[in-house]
Amino acid sequence: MNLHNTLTGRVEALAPEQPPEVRMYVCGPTVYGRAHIGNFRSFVATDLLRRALRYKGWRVKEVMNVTDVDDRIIQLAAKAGKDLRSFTAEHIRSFEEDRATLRMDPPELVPRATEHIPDMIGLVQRLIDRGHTYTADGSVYFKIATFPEYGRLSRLDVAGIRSGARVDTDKYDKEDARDFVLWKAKQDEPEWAQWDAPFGRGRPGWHLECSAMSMKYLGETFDLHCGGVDLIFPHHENEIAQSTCATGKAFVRHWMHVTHLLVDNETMSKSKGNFYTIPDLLERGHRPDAVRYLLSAAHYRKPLNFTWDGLHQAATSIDKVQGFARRLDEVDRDGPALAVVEEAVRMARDAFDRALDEDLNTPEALAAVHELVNEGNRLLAEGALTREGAARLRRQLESMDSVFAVLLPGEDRLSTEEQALLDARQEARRKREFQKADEHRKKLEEMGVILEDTPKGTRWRRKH
RNA sequence: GGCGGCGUAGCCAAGUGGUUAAGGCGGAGGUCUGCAAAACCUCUACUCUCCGGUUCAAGUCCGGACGCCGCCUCCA
Repeated sequence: MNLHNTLTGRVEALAPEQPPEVRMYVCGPTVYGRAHIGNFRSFVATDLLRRALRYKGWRVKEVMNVTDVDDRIIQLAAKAGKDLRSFTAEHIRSFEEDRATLRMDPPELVPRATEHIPDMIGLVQRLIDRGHTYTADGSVYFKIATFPEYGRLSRLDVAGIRSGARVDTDKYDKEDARDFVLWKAKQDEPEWAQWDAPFGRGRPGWHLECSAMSMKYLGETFDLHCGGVDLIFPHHENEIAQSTCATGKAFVRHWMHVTHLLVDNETMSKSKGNFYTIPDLLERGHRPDAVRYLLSAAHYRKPLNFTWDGLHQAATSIDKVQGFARRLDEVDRDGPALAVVEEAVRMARDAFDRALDEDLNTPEALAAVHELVNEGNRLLAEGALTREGAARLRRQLESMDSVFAVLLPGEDRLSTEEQALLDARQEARRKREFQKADEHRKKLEEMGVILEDTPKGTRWRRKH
């Protein structure tokens, strides 16, 4: 599989060091509040990637960290009168809930920063021993001057950082504006946000956890590191610096970064009122699979603009695919599968595979899904499908769905009331009392149930 | 100011040197249907923000303009 590598700026083969295993690390959530759909664009993109890798036959070992200690968390927890653990617990739970709602596979490991303080201390110690640090006001800083490669990932002119638009804070006494803190000396913060270390009581700097936990679980050099574009600088740049300097080895072979989501063509922010969480969308009656589809329907390195219209379009697109899957199950003709079925499957699968192989081109892969659906619908309309042929198409769709996770209809049932209405309508139709039948159908529609009459009976689906 | 990205039909969105510019949504007409819905068929960008250039050939490469977005110390 070819994937864009931020390190080189090119699309290149993702070549795991120990095939067939791909060891990937994803910068996970900072658990101080509910994640928003912008966050989930990144997470869905990395989920699509891990699913695509598995589809290709790789074994994936994914580590996604949970940042459960940082300035905002400490502040908000203290304000809420809670300690770190109980404050973050609820946000971790809501993140897991949203992750499941969006049908993301859980990573193999989800380590928390606060459970890896000793690992982080160890890492700082190694950096101290190797002479990459200095201490000021009790805090330990990474000295960027000791790492000539600094700035390679972000292609930032290191000198430019000094004269940049907002290098404000010298809260701490840094020798160089680019230096970053590894270990923050204790301030007037709650006891539960402090740990003892050989170099003094305090807490880890933000970048440290990702280096410590990724190397602990994936090895000092691993295959793939993913996150939102905003993390390129300084977060990932700093991770590279501290990891490389601590081990003397290359840190990560391949870096993948997901472009930010826009909402109504603007950056999301609470003040603009375009800041949405998954529960926000569900409350407005939107389906989770439509949200996932929308987030999958643009290439991960292109800007994606989230709009209500886009969400509706996504829902309609999904209905077409899911409706096809449902109708496949109704085929009951005997006989062998047609050669055209095999041909349609082969064409769609080839296009699908090519698309995923080329930098995770999910929009093009979805186009291949729709080609399969179109051809299948054509055969369905001609009555040309046998049970065997339908099963073949269904299997292909299932295979594609192992990546997208929205192509097949979910289990659903009518309520007793809905079922009663449906039965009453059927009875009315049998008696050719069409006006009455139409009333029942209208009522059901108002309840969100759409009916489709076919020669073989009436089927129903939920409106979104 | 520095660095990076984007600009393709009414909307969403692929395509990055060479057959008729994918796919989805929407729209128009038709088939089917008690009526619908779904599905199917036909149509819906002589053209890729604009202006130059390179080339036998450019949406695709180069230069410039305009517009939008992101990053430049803790935001996915």
